[in-house]
Amino acid sequence: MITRSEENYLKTIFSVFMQTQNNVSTNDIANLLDTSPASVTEMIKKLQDKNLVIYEKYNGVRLSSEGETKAIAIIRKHRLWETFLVRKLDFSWSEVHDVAEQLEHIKSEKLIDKLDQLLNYPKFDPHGDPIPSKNGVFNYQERISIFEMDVNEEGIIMGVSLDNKDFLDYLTKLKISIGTRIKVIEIIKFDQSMKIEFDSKTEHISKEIAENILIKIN
Amino acid sequence: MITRSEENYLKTIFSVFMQTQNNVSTNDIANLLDTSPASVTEMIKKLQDKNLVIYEKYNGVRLSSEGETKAIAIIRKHRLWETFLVRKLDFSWSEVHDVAEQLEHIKSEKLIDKLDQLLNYPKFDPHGDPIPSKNGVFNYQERISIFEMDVNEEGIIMGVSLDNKDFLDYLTKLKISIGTRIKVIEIIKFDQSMKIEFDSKTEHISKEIAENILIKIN
DNA sequence: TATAGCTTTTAGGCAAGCCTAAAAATAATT
DNA sequence: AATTATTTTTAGGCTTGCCTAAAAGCTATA
Repeated sequence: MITRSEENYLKTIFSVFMQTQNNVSTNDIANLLDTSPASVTEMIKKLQDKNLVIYEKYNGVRLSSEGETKAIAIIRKHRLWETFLVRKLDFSWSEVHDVAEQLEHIKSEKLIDKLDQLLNYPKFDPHGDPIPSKNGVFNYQERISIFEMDVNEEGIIMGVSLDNKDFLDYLTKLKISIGTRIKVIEIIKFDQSMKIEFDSKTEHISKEIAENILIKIN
Repeated sequence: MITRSEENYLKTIFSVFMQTQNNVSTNDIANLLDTSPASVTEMIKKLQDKNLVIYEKYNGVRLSSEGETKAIAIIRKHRLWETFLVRKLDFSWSEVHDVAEQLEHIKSEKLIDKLDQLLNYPKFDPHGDPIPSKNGVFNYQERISIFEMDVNEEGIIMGVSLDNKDFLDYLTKLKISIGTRIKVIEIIKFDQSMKIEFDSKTEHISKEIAENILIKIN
C-alpha cells in the first residue's frame, strides 16, 4: 500500500523530471513539498525500498517505471477531478486545486473510470493540461506563451503555466479562458507588456501575465 | 484541525448513541473501529481536550454539541457521496460504502454544497437513510422491518438496516430496491421465513433478510 | 589545489495513532 | 460480602512522517 505522502513525493518527482529531464535534487523536492531536505532523503529511501524510485546518494532521484506508472495515475486522478469540479460543480478555475489535491488520493479504480466516463473521456483539464488515459498515455499539445508571439500573430488559448489563485482570478475577470482566440496587436518595448485583442475588444497585459498564458501552436 | 481518525471516532460514537441513547463504551468503539480498547481510551482523551466529547473515566463517552455538529457533518458528507456514486456514477447499492468512507473526509464546504445542489438536495441516501441538511436537521421517516409485518400487510421499501455486500447484492438479484411495494403473503412458522409479493411475483425470504429490509410505516 | 559555500545525509527527537501486557476499577456470581 | 470475571485504564513500545543540528560530500572560485 502506498501512502498519501508517498504519492505526493512521486507526483513531485515526476513533474520536476518532466521539465528538466534530470535527476531531481533533494532540495528541489523539499522546497516544492514545503518540507526539510532531511525528510526528503528519508522518504526517498523508503520509496527506493519499494522500488518506486532510482536513487544514488548525493546524486538526486528519478522514478522507476513502476513509480512513473503510479505518478501518472495520480496526475490522471487530479486532472479528472479538476475537470469534474469545473464542469459539474461550477467551481472556478482558481478554486479547484486544493480540493483536487485531496481527491486525487481516493483509492478506487472504478470511481475514476466512471468519472472519466461521466466527463466523456476528457483529454485536457481546465488549465489546459493533458489528462493521461487509463493506460498512462498523455495527449500532448505543443504550446507557447503569448509572450513568445509576434505582433499580428493569432492563436487559441490552450492553457496556463501557473496555478496561482490571483493569476487565475485575474484571467476570469478579463474573461480569458481556454478556447479564446486572441491576436497580438502591439508589444510595448519598454516593459514588454502586450496589447491583445479577443472577443472584439483589446486588453493590455503585463509581461508576467503573457508569459503564463499558453496558446496552441500550428 | 480535526484528523481523519478523530472523525471516525466521532461518527462511531454518534451512531451508537443514536441507537442506545446511552454513553458509549470503550469496548464498543474498539470493536466497531477494529482497534484496541487502549487506543480508544487514548483517543477519547484527545477528543475531550478538543471539547468534542463528554467523558468520565470508566463511564463511557458521548458527544458534546460541538462534537455532534461535526459528526452530523461527516454523516451528511458520507450519504451525499453515496447518493452521488449511485445516481451519477452507476455504482450499485453494495459498492458505495468503502469509497464513501474515503470521500467523507474531504474538506471543502463548497464541494459539499455544490454536490448537494447537483443531486437536487436529496433527503435520503441509497440505503434509505436520512441525509442531514446543511444545518444538521435529519428528515426521519418511521420505518419497521418486513419481519415485523403481518400476513396481507403491504408496504413500500424505504431502506435497509445492514450495510453488508452479500446482503445488498442479494437484494439486487431479487430486484428489490427502494420504492418497491411489497405484500406479505405467508409467514412460515417453523423458521419464520416469509413469502412476499412484489412486481407481480412472489419470493421466499429468510428471517435474516426480512429483518434487514425496512418499510415505510403510516 | 585548497578552501569556502552549498547540498545532502546522518543522528537524535517529537507527535499521532496504533499495539500488548499489566494494573485498576467495575460488574456479576456464588 | 467476597471472589471471580469483565471492562477500562495505564505504562511502555512501535511506525510514519516530520523536525533541527551537525557531519559529510560535492562544487566553485580564489
